[in-house]
Amino acid sequence: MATTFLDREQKILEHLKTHKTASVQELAEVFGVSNMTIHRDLHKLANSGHLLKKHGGATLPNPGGKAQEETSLCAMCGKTASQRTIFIVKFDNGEEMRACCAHCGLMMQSRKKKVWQSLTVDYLYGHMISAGQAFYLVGSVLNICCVPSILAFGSKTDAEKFRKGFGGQLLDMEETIHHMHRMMHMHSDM
Amino acid sequence: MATTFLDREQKILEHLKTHKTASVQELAEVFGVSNMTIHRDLHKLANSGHLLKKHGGATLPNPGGKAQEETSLCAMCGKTASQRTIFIVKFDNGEEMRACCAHCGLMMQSRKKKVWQSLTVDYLYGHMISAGQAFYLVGSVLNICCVPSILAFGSKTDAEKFRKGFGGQLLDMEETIHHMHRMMHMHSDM
DNA sequence: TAATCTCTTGTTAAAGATAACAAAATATAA
DNA sequence: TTATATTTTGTTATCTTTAACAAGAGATTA
Repeated sequence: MATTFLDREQKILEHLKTHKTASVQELAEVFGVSNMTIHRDLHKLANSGHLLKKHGGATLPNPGGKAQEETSLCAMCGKTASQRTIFIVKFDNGEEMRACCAHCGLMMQSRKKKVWQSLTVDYLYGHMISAGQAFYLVGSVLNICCVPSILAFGSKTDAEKFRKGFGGQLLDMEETIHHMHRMMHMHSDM
Repeated sequence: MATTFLDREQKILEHLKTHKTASVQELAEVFGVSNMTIHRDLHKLANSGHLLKKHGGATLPNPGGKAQEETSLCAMCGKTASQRTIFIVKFDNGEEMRACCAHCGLMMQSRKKKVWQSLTVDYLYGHMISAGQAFYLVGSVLNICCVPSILAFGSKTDAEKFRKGFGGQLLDMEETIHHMHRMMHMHSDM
């Protein structure tokens, strides 16, 4: 019963698309699980913005255009995650966490085990890039978010050019994580 | 007892501004009313968007301020102006025009006479900077919007660092406008 | 003035939500 | 394989929310 959760999660959303609303009781009966399990599902789905939890059940978000809160908070340090540097980690079980920048994002990722995919933003172009294939400029003099500064680039060539001016080391993801762990052992703060 | 309600409503919001969060129980004790009355108050206030109802209490909505993405179109070339490179020109008569980047923005500005102020975005930090005091990197290899590429920086030092990697000429606003006019006379396209 | 109406508030009972703990299922390591 | 973690689910007790009804305070009207 390893993947029941993802299935049920998907099916709850599908159920909502057709029924527009669903009660906890109803969903529990449909899926043959306890109310508590449905509660937990809805809590996760509501947290990731896929639905709105109401008393007794859930609905789809933004039917009429309520002010969508697009700003997310860093799960590591708590400050608002800028769209310029956001780092998104998606886990095997469908959960998702967001960090303010690669600094917090890579820390977050290195603690958890079952990462499915992680994304971040190319600092030059603003595109989303796969975090595993990105190049990280660590310790440059451009401190835009957390310190030590870690900037992400999709192209190694561009990153090299950036480095010429702002210094720092150009590392891939694994090296960056190792580098951060070394730093943590030298000092004892985050 | 006609206006008791409005008073309490106001005071609940004030209470939230200082305390950031408040439980139903707590508010009921503070105002000397039943929990049910507080529930009804919060329901109204939540409905009108003044606060967010949580299980057991309430919080203020959008503490950080919603990052509303106001998409505007470039008055010069017509494409959508990214928040990363937007160039805003404000005229004496209170009118305002927006351009996709410094390339279009400076062109726009040099045609019009009665410019009061113009703003653009520091490419590195995303801050708004006064366009007249900014430094422009013209003709670098980083083509992010229009060509020739013109990137804006608030700090000359940072701009120099950027130039080390990506090339181009570093000019102030007037020089940049002159440079563009020379280019226009050599070729005949925009 | 009394009679009535409307609005706010309180009480109660039932349903829902949450936290804490225990059990079952699964994954990981030895 | 067995043994040990980790994850998922269920159970229980407690707190919260809601709806329905009743009581009280002003306001309105005859």
